[in-house]
Amino acid sequence: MEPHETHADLDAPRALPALDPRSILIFREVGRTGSLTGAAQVLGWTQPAVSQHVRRLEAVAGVPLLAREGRGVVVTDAGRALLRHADALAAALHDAEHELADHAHLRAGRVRIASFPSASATIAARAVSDLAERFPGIDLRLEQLEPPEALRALEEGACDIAIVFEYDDGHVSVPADADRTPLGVDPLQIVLPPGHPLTARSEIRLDDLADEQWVTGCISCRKHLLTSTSAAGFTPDIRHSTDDYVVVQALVATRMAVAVLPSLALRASRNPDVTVHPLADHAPRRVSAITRRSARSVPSVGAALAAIQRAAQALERV
Amino acid sequence: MEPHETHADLDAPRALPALDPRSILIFREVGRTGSLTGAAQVLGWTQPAVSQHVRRLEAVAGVPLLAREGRGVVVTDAGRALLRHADALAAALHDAEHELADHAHLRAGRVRIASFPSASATIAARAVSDLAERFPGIDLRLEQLEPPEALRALEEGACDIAIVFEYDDGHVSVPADADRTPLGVDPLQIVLPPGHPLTARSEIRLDDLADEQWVTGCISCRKHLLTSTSAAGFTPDIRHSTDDYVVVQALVATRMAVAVLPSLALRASRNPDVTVHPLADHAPRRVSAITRRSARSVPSVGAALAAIQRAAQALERV
DNA sequence: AAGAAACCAAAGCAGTGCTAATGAATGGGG
DNA sequence: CCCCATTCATTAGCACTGCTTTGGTTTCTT
Repeated sequence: MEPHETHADLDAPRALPALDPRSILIFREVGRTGSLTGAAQVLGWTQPAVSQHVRRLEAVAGVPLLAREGRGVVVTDAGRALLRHADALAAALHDAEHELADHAHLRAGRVRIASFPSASATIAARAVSDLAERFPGIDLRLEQLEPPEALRALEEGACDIAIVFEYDDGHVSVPADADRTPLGVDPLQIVLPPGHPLTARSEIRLDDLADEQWVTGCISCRKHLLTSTSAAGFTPDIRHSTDDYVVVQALVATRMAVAVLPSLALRASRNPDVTVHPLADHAPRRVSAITRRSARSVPSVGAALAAIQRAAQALERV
Repeated sequence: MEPHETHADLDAPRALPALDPRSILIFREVGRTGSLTGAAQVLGWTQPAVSQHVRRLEAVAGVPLLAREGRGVVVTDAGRALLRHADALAAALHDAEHELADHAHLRAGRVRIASFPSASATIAARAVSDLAERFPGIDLRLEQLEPPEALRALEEGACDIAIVFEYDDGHVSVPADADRTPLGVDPLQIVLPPGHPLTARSEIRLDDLADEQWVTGCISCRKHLLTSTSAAGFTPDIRHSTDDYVVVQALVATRMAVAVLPSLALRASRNPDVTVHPLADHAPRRVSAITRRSARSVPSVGAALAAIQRAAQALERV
């Protein structure tokens, strides 16, 4: 039952090579120093230890690698052949060590961040530029996705960190093996056209806007607005809808509507022709970064998460 | 005392790589099969054994190589980087094993034979062609050297097998760590011109030729002739001297001299115009192959030695 | 001739590295 | 929808690898 050579037979018992790679590396030092004793000194071992390694190699290979010449040894033809491959082996090992060290010390790695729009323009943008400056070797990728899509990407392994928001009412379904890192709260603001009567008020409540025409933002913001206004006892007259917070502000600035926008969106871009007022009696949305639990120990992902936290804190302080 | 970087500092303690090559090869199987259990099956081990290897690698590298994803594992970026180097490592190891196997199974190797002229044309020529046919991969090199030079070459490591002769009187100085393989005896023959009065005799003794003119062969043959004739009670009238046995026979054929030649020389080339007669009362020279003791276990050298023995026996039988 | 240097041989022992057994978490199937 | 099969982690235990120690042989040097 000879399996086809074409598809690698995974179930075939594939023993490790008979030649112990460690012994080969030890023999390499013998070749370099020209003696067993020399190799032993270089390796910090005793001479018999090295001798045994070479003996084992020779037993497996079935060829003498060293010719014992009275005092001292000389490498045989077969030994020289082995030494050539030993160099390739040592090089591969050396390269592997360095590449892994690069990952460990943040000189290499990849972090894929998925973030909703207003966080992309604020938290993520800051974090990414911070990281790029500190660790130029890391391959940073930012993708703009609304929370549900970001979490799906996380689940599928298409991204490493998902920056999401959630209102108190609608919970985001976080994957089972994921960790949540709170990044802070994002209060909602009422956005009014310049000269709107309510701009003089010190405090504005939602039901003060029951008779206005509205423009709403993204789907979940719209859903949240409907929930909130329903609780406040009215149904908003939604005339316009867009997930682009620049467009929302433009519509308000031209007196076509009023709107509710998260602070982050206003941080990202603020139309000078609108006025902004805190929305009293209204729970803010919570912003957090979601990672797979196993990804947190990846140095580059950990560093990115820390940078995101720093960026969020810096934004909250202002 | 910081040694220059130009010549590798041999005395610096150069520890083995922290990454165990064996573990890397095991991790390679994890990458191939996609699971620890799969790799364990392939390796004929239990799953915890593989798990421990990966854990040790991760501890040394400081980076997770596998992301534990519920049931099963996924290779991380760093793990993929390691897998690339693991392939190079496995390739080097594979190549090394094959090249050593080639040496062990006589598909590769090198044998340098030094031989005196008449043996080169007979024993060595047969042995070399025999070996070349049986083991085409072996690199065979034949050099023509008189016994002292051949032994010096052996001592200097410039050849692997020295085919030499020696007379009973003059002993060849064999190196201390060398083995002698007797190849047989090479009787001396008297070479006479056609029609020479002694050709009718059934037995010819050396002193029958006391009044002849002589041509002698190589230096040690000449020395041996002088010793022998001195014992026989005369000094030969040496008119010509050459180490070329073809020339010796040509001089005899043209009736310029008589000569004594070893049988091997006559085997190598026989001038039809001379007659050959056994030299009674005269010890033959002994032919043997000398090798360094350590070289005998080298497969290619061993095979060459055996081929030389076979060739010598075949020549003796005729 | 004697000492130094290098390797080999054998014995002893500690630590590596495997197995066995068990537990936990996940995902698929009836 | 629950249960079972699958996969990995963890721990304990143990055999054997692999290094050291000691002593001996050979060879080269002074």
